[in-house]
Amino acid sequence: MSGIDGPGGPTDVTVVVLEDHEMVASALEVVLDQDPRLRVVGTTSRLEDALRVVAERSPTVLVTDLRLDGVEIADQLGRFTEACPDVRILVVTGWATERTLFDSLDHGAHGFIGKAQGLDELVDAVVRVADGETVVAPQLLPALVRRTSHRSGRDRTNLTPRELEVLRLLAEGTGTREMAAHLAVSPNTIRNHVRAVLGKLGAGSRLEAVTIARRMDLIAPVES
Amino acid sequence: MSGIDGPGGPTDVTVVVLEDHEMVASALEVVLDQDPRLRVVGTTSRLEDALRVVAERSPTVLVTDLRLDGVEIADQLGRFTEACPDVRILVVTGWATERTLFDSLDHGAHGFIGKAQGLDELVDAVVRVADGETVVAPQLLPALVRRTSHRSGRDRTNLTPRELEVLRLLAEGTGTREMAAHLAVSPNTIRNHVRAVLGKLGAGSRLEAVTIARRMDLIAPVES
DNA sequence: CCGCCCCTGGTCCATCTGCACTACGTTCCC
DNA sequence: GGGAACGTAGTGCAGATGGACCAGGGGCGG
Repeated sequence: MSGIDGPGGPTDVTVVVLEDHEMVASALEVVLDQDPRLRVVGTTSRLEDALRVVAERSPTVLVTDLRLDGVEIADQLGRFTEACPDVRILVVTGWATERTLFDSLDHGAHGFIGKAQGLDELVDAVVRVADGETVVAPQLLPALVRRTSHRSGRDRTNLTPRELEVLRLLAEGTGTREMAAHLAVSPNTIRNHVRAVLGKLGAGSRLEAVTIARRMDLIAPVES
Repeated sequence: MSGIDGPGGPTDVTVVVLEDHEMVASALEVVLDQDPRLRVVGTTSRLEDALRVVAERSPTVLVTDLRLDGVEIADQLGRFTEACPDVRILVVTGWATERTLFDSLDHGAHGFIGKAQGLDELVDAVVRVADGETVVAPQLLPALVRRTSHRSGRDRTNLTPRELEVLRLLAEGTGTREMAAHLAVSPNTIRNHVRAVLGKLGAGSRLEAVTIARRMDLIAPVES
Protein backbone atom coordinates (compact mmCIF):
# COMPACT_ATOMS: atom_id res chain seq x y z
CA MET A 1 0.00 0.00 0.00
CA SER A 2 1.69 3.12 -1.14
CA GLY A 3 0.71 6.30 0.55
CA ILE A 4 -2.69 7.49 -0.44
CA ASP A 5 -2.73 11.07 0.63
CA GLY A 6 -1.40 13.48 3.13
CA PRO A 7 -3.67 16.14 4.53
CA GLY A 8 -3.33 18.07 1.31
CA GLY A 9 -4.02 15.38 -1.26
CA PRO A 10 -2.23 12.50 -2.89
CA THR A 11 1.51 12.72 -3.08
CA ASP A 12 2.87 9.47 -4.38
CA VAL A 13 0.32 7.75 -6.54
CA THR A 14 1.28 4.44 -8.07
CA VAL A 15 -0.36 3.68 -11.36
CA VAL A 16 -0.80 0.64 -13.56
CA VAL A 17 -1.81 1.20 -17.17
CA LEU A 18 -3.75 -1.35 -19.17
CA GLU A 19 -4.43 -0.37 -22.74
CA ASP A 20 -5.09 -2.42 -25.83
CA HIS A 21 -2.52 -0.84 -28.04
CA GLU A 22 1.00 -1.26 -26.85
CA MET A 23 2.00 1.99 -28.46
CA VAL A 24 -0.70 3.97 -26.70
CA ALA A 25 -0.01 2.21 -23.43
CA SER A 26 3.64 3.20 -23.59
CA ALA A 27 2.84 6.74 -24.60
CA LEU A 28 0.46 7.14 -21.70
CA GLU A 29 3.07 5.72 -19.38
CA VAL A 30 5.56 8.33 -20.53
CA VAL A 31 3.05 11.10 -20.03
CA LEU A 32 1.84 9.96 -16.64
CA ASP A 33 5.35 9.39 -15.41
CA GLN A 34 6.22 12.96 -16.23
CA ASP A 35 3.90 14.15 -13.50
CA PRO A 36 5.79 14.34 -10.22
CA ARG A 37 2.80 13.10 -8.27
CA LEU A 38 2.48 9.91 -10.26
CA ARG A 39 4.62 6.85 -10.55
CA VAL A 40 3.78 4.24 -13.17
CA VAL A 41 4.65 0.81 -11.85
CA GLY A 42 3.25 -1.22 -14.67
CA THR A 43 2.17 -0.86 -18.29
CA THR A 44 0.75 -3.59 -20.43
CA SER A 45 -1.61 -4.37 -23.23
CA ARG A 46 -2.64 -7.71 -21.81
CA LEU A 47 -5.29 -8.28 -19.20
CA GLU A 48 -3.49 -11.12 -17.49
CA ASP A 49 -0.34 -9.09 -17.04
CA ALA A 50 -2.33 -6.25 -15.62
CA LEU A 51 -4.08 -8.53 -13.15
CA ARG A 52 -0.79 -9.95 -12.02
CA VAL A 53 0.85 -6.57 -11.60
CA VAL A 54 -2.14 -5.19 -9.74
CA ALA A 55 -2.11 -8.15 -7.39
CA GLU A 56 1.62 -7.87 -6.79
CA ARG A 57 2.03 -4.13 -6.55
CA SER A 58 -1.28 -2.99 -5.12
CA PRO A 59 -1.23 0.26 -7.07
CA THR A 60 -3.27 3.23 -6.04
CA VAL A 61 -4.91 3.55 -9.42
CA LEU A 62 -5.48 1.30 -12.36
CA VAL A 63 -5.90 3.14 -15.63
CA THR A 64 -7.60 0.83 -18.08
CA ASP A 65 -9.21 1.09 -21.42
CA LEU A 66 -12.33 -0.75 -22.42
CA ARG A 67 -12.28 -3.15 -25.25
CA LEU A 68 -15.16 -5.30 -24.36
CA ASP A 69 -18.90 -5.33 -24.37
CA GLY A 70 -21.15 -5.03 -21.38
CA VAL A 71 -20.96 -8.42 -19.78
CA GLU A 72 -17.22 -8.45 -20.04
CA ILE A 73 -16.78 -5.00 -18.61
CA ALA A 74 -18.30 -6.28 -15.42
CA ASP A 75 -16.11 -9.33 -15.51
CA GLN A 76 -12.97 -7.39 -16.21
CA LEU A 77 -13.46 -4.80 -13.51
CA GLY A 78 -14.58 -7.48 -11.09
CA ARG A 79 -11.38 -9.38 -11.54
CA PHE A 80 -9.37 -6.30 -10.73
CA THR A 81 -11.16 -5.47 -7.52
CA GLU A 82 -10.83 -9.12 -6.64
CA ALA A 83 -7.09 -9.03 -7.27
CA CYS A 84 -6.70 -5.91 -5.19
CA PRO A 85 -9.77 -4.64 -3.32
CA ASP A 86 -8.23 -1.24 -2.66
CA VAL A 87 -7.29 -0.37 -6.21
CA ARG A 88 -9.18 2.53 -7.67
CA ILE A 89 -10.09 2.16 -11.28
CA LEU A 90 -10.08 4.88 -13.90
CA VAL A 91 -11.60 3.81 -17.18
CA VAL A 92 -10.24 5.57 -20.23
CA THR A 93 -11.98 4.61 -23.41
CA GLY A 94 -12.36 5.64 -27.00
CA TRP A 95 -15.83 4.22 -26.90
CA ALA A 96 -17.49 6.49 -24.39
CA THR A 97 -21.21 5.96 -24.40
CA GLU A 98 -23.91 5.99 -21.81
CA ARG A 99 -23.88 2.28 -21.67
CA THR A 100 -20.17 1.80 -21.21
CA LEU A 101 -20.24 4.57 -18.62
CA PHE A 102 -22.95 2.95 -16.60
CA ASP A 103 -21.59 -0.52 -16.92
CA SER A 104 -18.23 0.71 -15.69
CA LEU A 105 -19.60 2.69 -12.79
CA ASP A 106 -21.92 -0.11 -11.82
CA HIS A 107 -19.06 -2.54 -11.62
CA GLY A 108 -16.53 -0.74 -9.58
CA ALA A 109 -14.97 1.99 -11.69
CA HIS A 110 -14.16 5.19 -9.85
CA GLY A 111 -13.62 7.30 -12.90
CA PHE A 112 -14.56 7.34 -16.54
CA ILE A 113 -13.18 9.59 -19.24
CA GLY A 114 -12.96 9.38 -22.99
CA LYS A 115 -9.89 9.48 -25.14
CA ALA A 116 -11.31 12.63 -26.66
CA GLN A 117 -10.12 14.30 -23.49
CA GLY A 118 -6.69 15.87 -23.32
CA LEU A 119 -3.69 14.75 -21.37
CA ASP A 120 -4.22 17.35 -18.68
CA GLU A 121 -7.61 15.94 -18.02
CA LEU A 122 -6.20 12.44 -17.90
CA VAL A 123 -3.57 13.34 -15.35
CA ASP A 124 -6.10 15.34 -13.39
CA ALA A 125 -8.52 12.44 -13.42
CA VAL A 126 -5.87 10.02 -12.22
CA VAL A 127 -4.94 12.30 -9.34
CA ARG A 128 -8.51 12.93 -8.35
CA VAL A 129 -9.46 9.29 -8.53
CA ALA A 130 -6.44 8.49 -6.38
CA ASP A 131 -7.63 11.17 -4.00
CA GLY A 132 -10.91 9.39 -3.51
CA GLU A 133 -13.05 11.35 -5.88
CA THR A 134 -15.29 9.83 -8.49
CA VAL A 135 -14.51 11.42 -11.83
CA VAL A 136 -16.77 11.41 -14.85
CA ALA A 137 -16.12 13.11 -18.15
CA PRO A 138 -18.13 16.32 -18.28
CA GLN A 139 -19.81 15.43 -21.55
CA LEU A 140 -21.25 12.34 -20.00
CA LEU A 141 -22.64 14.04 -16.93
CA PRO A 142 -25.97 14.86 -18.56
CA ALA A 143 -26.49 11.17 -19.12
CA LEU A 144 -25.73 10.50 -15.49
CA VAL A 145 -28.20 13.12 -14.36
CA ARG A 146 -30.82 11.83 -16.72
CA ARG A 147 -30.35 8.41 -15.31
CA THR A 148 -30.52 9.27 -11.65
CA SER A 149 -33.50 11.54 -12.18
CA HIS A 150 -35.99 9.43 -14.02
CA ARG A 151 -33.91 6.30 -13.96
CA SER A 152 -34.33 5.52 -17.59
CA GLY A 153 -31.81 6.66 -20.15
CA ARG A 154 -30.35 3.27 -20.25
CA ASP A 155 -32.06 -0.06 -20.33
CA ARG A 156 -35.23 1.15 -21.93
CA THR A 157 -34.66 -1.67 -24.34
CA ASN A 158 -34.67 -4.15 -21.45
CA LEU A 159 -33.75 -7.17 -23.42
CA THR A 160 -33.74 -10.28 -21.31
CA PRO A 161 -30.44 -12.14 -20.97
CA ARG A 162 -31.65 -14.79 -23.31
CA GLU A 163 -32.69 -12.25 -25.87
CA LEU A 164 -29.32 -10.57 -25.63
CA GLU A 165 -27.67 -13.90 -26.19
CA VAL A 166 -29.75 -14.52 -29.26
CA LEU A 167 -29.01 -11.00 -30.46
CA ARG A 168 -25.29 -11.58 -30.14
CA LEU A 169 -25.55 -14.78 -32.12
CA LEU A 170 -27.59 -12.94 -34.71
CA ALA A 171 -24.86 -10.35 -34.95
CA GLU A 172 -22.47 -13.10 -35.85
CA GLY A 173 -24.64 -14.19 -38.70
CA THR A 174 -25.89 -17.32 -37.05
CA GLY A 175 -28.98 -18.87 -38.58
CA THR A 176 -32.08 -19.98 -36.72
CA ARG A 177 -31.22 -23.63 -36.98
CA GLU A 178 -27.67 -23.11 -35.74
CA MET A 179 -28.81 -20.94 -32.87
CA ALA A 180 -31.30 -23.59 -31.85
CA ALA A 181 -28.53 -26.18 -31.86
CA HIS A 182 -26.10 -23.90 -30.11
CA LEU A 183 -28.50 -23.02 -27.32
CA ALA A 184 -30.04 -26.47 -27.23
CA VAL A 185 -33.60 -25.30 -27.70
CA SER A 186 -36.23 -25.58 -30.37
CA PRO A 187 -36.06 -23.39 -33.47
CA ASN A 188 -39.48 -22.16 -32.45
CA THR A 189 -38.04 -20.79 -29.27
CA ILE A 190 -35.33 -19.04 -31.19
CA ARG A 191 -37.93 -17.48 -33.40
CA ASN A 192 -39.79 -16.23 -30.37
CA HIS A 193 -36.67 -14.69 -28.92
CA VAL A 194 -35.82 -13.12 -32.24
CA ARG A 195 -39.32 -11.78 -32.48
CA ALA A 196 -39.03 -10.27 -29.04
CA VAL A 197 -35.73 -8.67 -29.95
CA LEU A 198 -37.16 -7.21 -33.14
CA GLY A 199 -40.10 -5.84 -31.21
CA LYS A 200 -38.04 -4.31 -28.43
CA LEU A 201 -35.54 -2.75 -30.79
CA GLY A 202 -38.17 -1.61 -33.22
CA ALA A 203 -36.51 -3.46 -36.04
CA GLY A 204 -38.21 -4.86 -39.07
CA SER A 205 -35.68 -7.53 -39.82
CA ARG A 206 -32.84 -9.41 -38.20
CA LEU A 207 -30.40 -7.37 -40.20
CA GLU A 208 -31.90 -4.13 -39.00
CA ALA A 209 -31.98 -5.42 -35.45
CA VAL A 210 -28.27 -6.06 -35.55
CA THR A 211 -27.43 -2.62 -36.86
CA ILE A 212 -29.72 -0.97 -34.35
CA ALA A 213 -28.16 -3.00 -31.58
CA ARG A 214 -24.74 -2.00 -32.81
CA ARG A 215 -25.69 1.64 -32.77
CA MET A 216 -27.11 1.32 -29.26
CA ASP A 217 -23.94 -0.56 -28.52
CA LEU A 218 -25.73 -3.51 -27.10
CA ILE A 219 -23.13 -5.53 -28.90
CA ALA A 220 -19.47 -4.91 -29.46
CA PRO A 221 -18.66 -2.99 -32.64
CA VAL A 222 -16.50 -5.80 -33.95
CA GLU A 223 -16.84 -9.35 -32.80
CA SER A 224 -13.88 -11.65 -32.34
CA MET B 1 10.73 22.93 -46.33
CA SER B 2 12.75 21.94 -43.34
CA GLY B 3 15.94 20.11 -43.94
CA ILE B 4 15.42 16.56 -45.00
CA ASP B 5 18.70 14.95 -44.36
CA GLY B 6 22.38 15.55 -44.25
CA PRO B 7 24.72 12.90 -45.53
CA GLY B 8 24.15 10.88 -42.40
CA GLY B 9 20.40 10.87 -42.23
CA PRO B 10 17.59 13.17 -41.18
CA THR B 11 18.41 15.76 -38.60
CA ASP B 12 15.47 18.04 -38.13
CA VAL B 13 12.30 16.26 -39.04
CA THR B 14 9.08 18.22 -38.68
CA VAL B 15 6.06 16.13 -37.87
CA VAL B 16 2.32 16.62 -37.88
CA VAL B 17 0.21 14.18 -35.92
CA LEU B 18 -3.36 13.35 -36.84
CA GLU B 19 -5.07 10.92 -34.54
CA ASP B 20 -8.69 10.34 -33.72
CA HIS B 21 -8.40 10.52 -29.98
CA GLU B 22 -7.21 13.82 -28.69
CA MET B 23 -5.63 12.14 -25.72
CA VAL B 24 -3.61 9.75 -27.82
CA ALA B 25 -2.67 12.50 -30.23
CA SER B 26 -1.27 14.58 -27.41
CA ALA B 27 0.53 11.66 -25.87
CA LEU B 28 2.17 10.79 -29.15
CA GLU B 29 3.17 14.40 -29.58
CA VAL B 30 4.88 14.37 -26.20
CA VAL B 31 6.70 11.19 -27.04
CA LEU B 32 7.79 12.23 -30.52
CA ASP B 33 8.91 15.62 -29.29
CA GLN B 34 11.21 13.97 -26.82
CA ASP B 35 13.33 12.66 -29.64
CA PRO B 36 15.95 15.23 -30.53
CA ARG B 37 15.68 14.47 -34.21
CA LEU B 38 11.98 15.21 -34.35
CA ARG B 39 9.99 18.37 -33.97
CA VAL B 40 6.21 18.17 -33.79
CA VAL B 41 4.71 21.22 -35.45
CA GLY B 42 1.10 20.20 -35.26
CA THR B 43 -1.18 17.81 -33.43
CA THR B 44 -4.86 17.43 -33.99
CA SER B 45 -7.74 15.02 -33.96
CA ARG B 46 -9.50 16.65 -36.87
CA LEU B 47 -8.81 16.02 -40.51
CA GLU B 48 -9.42 19.59 -41.60
CA ASP B 49 -6.98 20.97 -39.08
CA ALA B 50 -4.39 18.49 -40.19
CA LEU B 51 -4.88 19.42 -43.83
CA ARG B 52 -4.49 23.09 -43.03
CA VAL B 53 -1.38 22.58 -40.93
CA VAL B 54 0.19 20.34 -43.54
CA ALA B 55 -0.48 22.93 -46.24
CA GLU B 56 0.91 25.74 -44.11
CA ARG B 57 3.92 24.10 -42.57
CA SER B 58 4.96 21.56 -45.18
CA PRO B 59 6.13 19.06 -42.59
CA THR B 60 8.54 16.30 -43.41
CA VAL B 61 6.25 13.61 -42.12
CA LEU B 62 2.59 13.28 -41.42
CA VAL B 63 1.74 10.68 -38.81
CA THR B 64 -1.88 9.74 -39.18
CA ASP B 65 -4.17 7.09 -37.93
CA LEU B 66 -6.83 5.41 -40.00
CA ARG B 67 -10.42 5.64 -39.07
CA LEU B 68 -12.05 5.02 -42.33
CA ASP B 69 -12.85 2.27 -44.74
CA GLY B 70 -11.16 1.66 -48.05
CA VAL B 71 -12.62 4.30 -50.27
CA GLU B 72 -12.03 6.98 -47.72
CA ILE B 73 -8.46 5.97 -47.02
CA ALA B 74 -7.68 6.83 -50.60
CA ASP B 75 -9.54 10.08 -50.31
CA GLN B 76 -7.88 11.05 -47.05
CA LEU B 77 -4.34 10.30 -48.18
CA GLY B 78 -4.99 11.90 -51.53
CA ARG B 79 -6.01 15.15 -49.92
CA PHE B 80 -2.79 15.25 -47.96
CA THR B 81 -0.49 14.72 -50.91
CA GLU B 82 -2.55 17.32 -52.70
CA ALA B 83 -2.10 19.78 -49.85
CA CYS B 84 1.62 19.16 -49.77
CA PRO B 85 3.11 16.92 -52.46
CA ASP B 86 6.36 16.45 -50.59
CA VAL B 87 4.93 15.27 -47.30
CA ARG B 88 5.74 11.70 -46.42
CA ILE B 89 2.93 9.82 -44.75
CA LEU B 90 3.25 7.32 -41.96
CA VAL B 91 0.05 5.51 -41.20
CA VAL B 92 -0.34 4.34 -37.61
CA THR B 93 -3.46 2.35 -37.02
CA GLY B 94 -5.08 0.09 -34.50
CA TRP B 95 -6.79 -1.64 -37.35
CA ALA B 96 -3.87 -3.13 -39.19
CA THR B 97 -5.06 -5.58 -41.79
CA GLU B 98 -3.92 -6.58 -45.20
CA ARG B 99 -6.56 -4.47 -46.74
CA THR B 100 -5.84 -1.29 -44.84
CA LEU B 101 -2.15 -1.85 -45.51
CA PHE B 102 -2.62 -2.19 -49.23
CA ASP B 103 -5.09 0.62 -49.48
CA SER B 104 -2.69 2.90 -47.66
CA LEU B 105 0.35 1.92 -49.66
CA ASP B 106 -1.59 2.15 -52.89
CA HIS B 107 -2.64 5.68 -52.14
CA GLY B 108 0.53 7.36 -51.16
CA ALA B 109 1.50 6.19 -47.70
CA HIS B 110 5.24 5.72 -47.13
CA GLY B 111 4.94 3.76 -43.94
CA PHE B 112 2.42 1.62 -42.15
CA ILE B 113 2.66 0.36 -38.59
CA GLY B 114 0.14 -0.85 -36.03
CA LYS B 115 -0.53 0.52 -32.61
CA ALA B 116 0.53 -2.83 -31.28
CA GLN B 117 4.04 -1.64 -31.95
CA GLY B 118 6.05 0.09 -29.26
CA LEU B 119 7.11 3.68 -29.05
CA ASP B 120 10.64 2.91 -30.16
CA GLU B 121 9.31 1.44 -33.33
CA LEU B 122 7.09 4.44 -33.87
CA VAL B 123 9.96 6.88 -33.52
CA ASP B 124 12.13 4.68 -35.65
CA ALA B 125 9.46 4.49 -38.32
CA VAL B 126 9.03 8.26 -38.36
CA VAL B 127 12.75 8.79 -38.77
CA ARG B 128 13.10 6.20 -41.46
CA VAL B 129 10.09 7.45 -43.39
CA ALA B 130 11.52 10.94 -43.18
CA ASP B 131 14.77 9.50 -44.45
CA GLY B 132 13.11 8.27 -47.59
CA GLU B 133 12.55 4.67 -46.64
CA THR B 134 9.27 2.86 -46.94
CA VAL B 135 8.46 1.25 -43.62
CA VAL B 136 6.05 -1.58 -43.08
CA ALA B 137 5.31 -3.32 -39.82
CA PRO B 138 7.19 -6.63 -39.76
CA GLN B 139 4.08 -8.66 -39.05
CA LEU B 140 2.49 -7.40 -42.20
CA LEU B 141 5.42 -8.17 -44.45
CA PRO B 142 4.27 -11.71 -45.18
CA ALA B 143 1.08 -10.27 -46.58
CA LEU B 144 3.07 -7.92 -48.75
CA VAL B 145 5.20 -10.74 -50.05
CA ARG B 146 2.20 -12.88 -50.69
CA ARG B 147 0.68 -10.09 -52.68
CA THR B 148 3.64 -9.27 -54.82
CA SER B 149 4.35 -12.91 -55.53
CA HIS B 150 1.11 -14.31 -56.75
CA ARG B 151 -0.74 -11.05 -56.63
CA SER B 152 -3.76 -12.39 -54.84
CA GLY B 153 -4.06 -12.06 -51.09
CA ARG B 154 -6.48 -9.29 -51.56
CA ASP B 155 -9.44 -8.95 -53.84
CA ARG B 156 -10.01 -12.64 -54.34
CA THR B 157 -13.62 -11.90 -53.51
CA ASN B 158 -13.80 -9.60 -56.54
CA LEU B 159 -17.13 -8.10 -55.77
CA THR B 160 -18.24 -5.68 -58.44
CA PRO B 161 -18.69 -2.05 -57.41
CA ARG B 162 -22.41 -2.44 -57.48
CA GLU B 163 -22.27 -5.53 -55.34
CA LEU B 164 -20.06 -3.75 -52.84
CA GLU B 165 -22.57 -0.94 -52.70
CA VAL B 166 -25.39 -3.34 -52.05
CA LEU B 167 -23.28 -5.06 -49.42
CA ARG B 168 -22.68 -1.80 -47.61
CA LEU B 169 -26.37 -1.05 -47.63
CA LEU B 170 -27.04 -4.53 -46.33
CA ALA B 171 -24.61 -3.91 -43.51
CA GLU B 172 -26.72 -0.97 -42.48
CA GLY B 173 -29.78 -3.11 -42.21
CA THR B 174 -31.41 -1.79 -45.34
CA GLY B 175 -34.21 -3.89 -46.74
CA THR B 176 -34.63 -4.98 -50.34
CA ARG B 177 -37.33 -2.45 -51.06
CA GLU B 178 -35.37 0.42 -49.58
CA MET B 179 -32.24 -0.55 -51.43
CA ALA B 180 -34.17 -0.67 -54.66
CA ALA B 181 -35.50 2.80 -54.01
CA HIS B 182 -32.14 4.11 -52.89
CA LEU B 183 -30.33 2.81 -55.94
CA ALA B 184 -33.24 3.49 -58.27
CA VAL B 185 -33.46 -0.01 -59.62
CA SER B 186 -35.91 -2.85 -59.45
CA PRO B 187 -36.12 -5.01 -56.33
CA ASN B 188 -35.36 -7.90 -58.64
CA THR B 189 -32.04 -6.38 -59.50
CA ILE B 190 -31.27 -5.92 -55.84
CA ARG B 191 -32.03 -9.52 -55.25
CA ASN B 192 -29.68 -10.54 -58.01
CA HIS B 193 -26.91 -8.42 -56.56
CA VAL B 194 -27.54 -9.82 -53.12
CA ARG B 195 -27.48 -13.30 -54.53
CA ALA B 196 -24.16 -12.60 -56.22
CA VAL B 197 -22.75 -11.27 -52.97
CA LEU B 198 -23.92 -14.30 -51.06
CA GLY B 199 -22.35 -16.54 -53.64
CA LYS B 200 -19.04 -14.74 -53.75
CA LEU B 201 -18.74 -14.53 -50.00
CA GLY B 202 -19.96 -18.05 -49.47
CA ALA B 203 -22.72 -16.83 -47.21
CA GLY B 204 -26.03 -18.53 -46.66
CA SER B 205 -27.93 -15.45 -45.63
CA ARG B 206 -27.71 -11.68 -45.75
CA LEU B 207 -26.80 -11.65 -42.10
CA GLU B 208 -23.96 -14.05 -42.62
CA ALA B 209 -22.78 -12.11 -45.63
CA VAL B 210 -22.50 -8.98 -43.55
CA THR B 211 -20.50 -10.64 -40.81
CA ILE B 212 -18.22 -12.34 -43.32
CA ALA B 213 -17.71 -9.04 -45.08
CA ARG B 214 -16.95 -7.41 -41.76
CA ARG B 215 -14.37 -10.03 -40.96
CA MET B 216 -12.78 -9.63 -44.37
CA ASP B 217 -13.06 -5.94 -43.67
CA LEU B 218 -14.80 -5.20 -46.87
CA ILE B 219 -16.88 -2.83 -44.82
CA ALA B 220 -15.99 -0.57 -41.93
CA PRO B 221 -16.32 -2.15 -38.50
CA VAL B 222 -18.77 0.48 -37.35
CA GLU B 223 -20.81 2.53 -39.69
CA SER B 224 -21.55 6.16 -39.10
C1' DC C 1 -15.96 -7.40 -84.71
C1' DC C 2 -16.67 -10.67 -81.24
C1' DG C 3 -16.64 -12.24 -76.68
C1' DC C 4 -16.63 -11.24 -71.82
C1' DC C 5 -18.24 -8.96 -67.88
C1' DC C 6 -21.31 -5.95 -65.58
C1' DC C 7 -25.89 -4.00 -64.63
C1' DT C 8 -30.30 -4.67 -65.33
C1' DG C 9 -34.93 -7.24 -65.16
C1' DG C 10 -37.48 -11.14 -64.96
C1' DT C 11 -39.64 -16.12 -63.51
C1' DC C 12 -40.47 -20.33 -60.50
C1' DC C 13 -40.37 -22.54 -56.23
C1' DA C 14 -39.10 -24.27 -51.62
C1' DT C 15 -37.95 -22.47 -47.45
C1' DC C 16 -37.36 -18.89 -44.08
C1' DT C 17 -38.91 -14.95 -41.73
C1' DG C 18 -42.00 -11.60 -39.58
C1' DC C 19 -46.28 -11.29 -37.20
C1' DA C 20 -50.04 -12.75 -34.10
C1' DC C 21 -51.60 -15.62 -30.51
C1' DT C 22 -51.79 -19.49 -27.16
C1' DA C 23 -49.74 -22.31 -23.61
C1' DC C 24 -47.06 -24.46 -19.72
C1' DG C 25 -43.51 -24.68 -16.10
C1' DT C 26 -40.25 -22.04 -13.17
C1' DT C 27 -38.55 -18.43 -10.51
C1' DC C 28 -38.91 -14.47 -7.91
C1' DC C 29 -41.17 -11.12 -5.29
C1' DC C 30 -45.22 -8.97 -3.16
C1' DG D 1 -50.90 -17.74 -2.28
C1' DG D 2 -50.87 -15.01 -6.40
C1' DG D 3 -48.97 -12.32 -10.01
C1' DA D 4 -45.31 -10.89 -13.06
C1' DA D 5 -41.55 -11.98 -15.85
C1' DC D 6 -38.98 -15.33 -18.29
C1' DG D 7 -37.81 -19.38 -21.03
C1' DT D 8 -39.72 -22.78 -23.44
C1' DA D 9 -42.75 -24.64 -27.34
C1' DG D 10 -46.22 -24.71 -30.54
C1' DT D 11 -49.66 -23.20 -34.74
C1' DG D 12 -51.08 -20.48 -38.75
C1' DC D 13 -50.34 -17.40 -42.41
C1' DA D 14 -48.65 -13.73 -45.71
C1' DG D 15 -44.72 -12.04 -47.49
C1' DA D 16 -39.67 -12.05 -47.93
C1' DT D 17 -35.69 -14.58 -49.04
C1' DG D 18 -32.36 -18.03 -51.11
C1' DG D 19 -31.49 -21.02 -55.10
C1' DA D 20 -31.59 -21.86 -59.94
C1' DC D 21 -32.24 -20.05 -64.31
C1' DC D 22 -32.81 -16.94 -68.52
C1' DA D 23 -32.03 -12.64 -71.23
C1' DG D 24 -31.16 -7.95 -73.18
C1' DG D 25 -28.12 -3.89 -73.38
C1' DG D 26 -23.74 -1.51 -72.73
C1' DG D 27 -18.82 -1.18 -72.33
C1' DC D 28 -14.17 -2.77 -72.98
C1' DG D 29 -10.27 -5.34 -74.61
C1' DG D 30 -8.49 -8.90 -77.71
